[in-house]
Amino acid sequence: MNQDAMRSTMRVTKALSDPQRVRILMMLRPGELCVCQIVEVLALAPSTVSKHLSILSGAALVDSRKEGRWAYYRISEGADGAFARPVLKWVADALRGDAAIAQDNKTLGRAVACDPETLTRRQRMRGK
Amino acid sequence: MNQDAMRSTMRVTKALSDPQRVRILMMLRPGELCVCQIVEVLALAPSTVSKHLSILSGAALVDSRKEGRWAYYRISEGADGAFARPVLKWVADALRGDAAIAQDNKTLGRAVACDPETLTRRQRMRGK
DNA sequence: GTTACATTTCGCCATATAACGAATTCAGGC
DNA sequence: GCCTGAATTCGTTATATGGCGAAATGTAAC
Repeated sequence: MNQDAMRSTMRVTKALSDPQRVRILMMLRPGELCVCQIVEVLALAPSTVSKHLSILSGAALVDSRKEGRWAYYRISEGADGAFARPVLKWVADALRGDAAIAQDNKTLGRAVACDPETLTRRQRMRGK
Repeated sequence: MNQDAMRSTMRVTKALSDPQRVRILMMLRPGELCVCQIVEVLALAPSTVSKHLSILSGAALVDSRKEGRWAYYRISEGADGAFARPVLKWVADALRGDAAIAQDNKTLGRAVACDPETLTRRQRMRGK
């Protein structure tokens, strides 16, 4: 008998039960993103975005790597992501053509047009 | 642009983000159940179970019919249930072999062995 | 109509969760 | 070593959610 099937399943469904986290996952579908780019699109405090990412990570929905001061997140690949992949695909299908997601993609397009260096500089300018 | 794709998607993921509601869905897979039978397995107050069922219903995950004093719930079929069916299948697969779900099935077996009439009588006895 | 009773709705309480800002961590440039 | 700065962790606050019991609803039996 599998003792923690329920636990790992609920970690995934709880992770998917927040719209901001779903927006993050949809943003990551084309490829990895720097935290500052996600912050730019969601327009939330970095600490809040970081928390969301740690929840997604705890559900094995995303994976991350550090490069200097920057942290990059991506959809979990291979065996790690295998468990949740079907439900992630379902979410993506369900949100195809969604207006809010389309808007996020546009905002994201502008955010990735420059490197993290200049993006974070602009964010600092605005904040102060 | 689909205006409420996000809304209906989130209704489903939020509905699936509670373990009691997931247990209910797993119980309903073989066929419809009376509310009192679900109450018996979950061991929660009827009002609580009713609330969970209304959330599942709002997400179009379940459908219901009334027969006399009794209400029967079942997994949504046909077009109603089509939207969420893939994710429901994912949950069922993920929980295959789960110990808690297996226990629920055993309890459910005893609960459906008698008709709702005698089951609710027993519940009244215990409660008072 | 009146009673009995399965279910639902309502009001309330305890806990969980999402948000923020402040403090901390850690890598790179001086 | 000492800043600078991206990200995370921590502490706090507001709201959302799950639970219960009491009251309301609606149906069957009398």
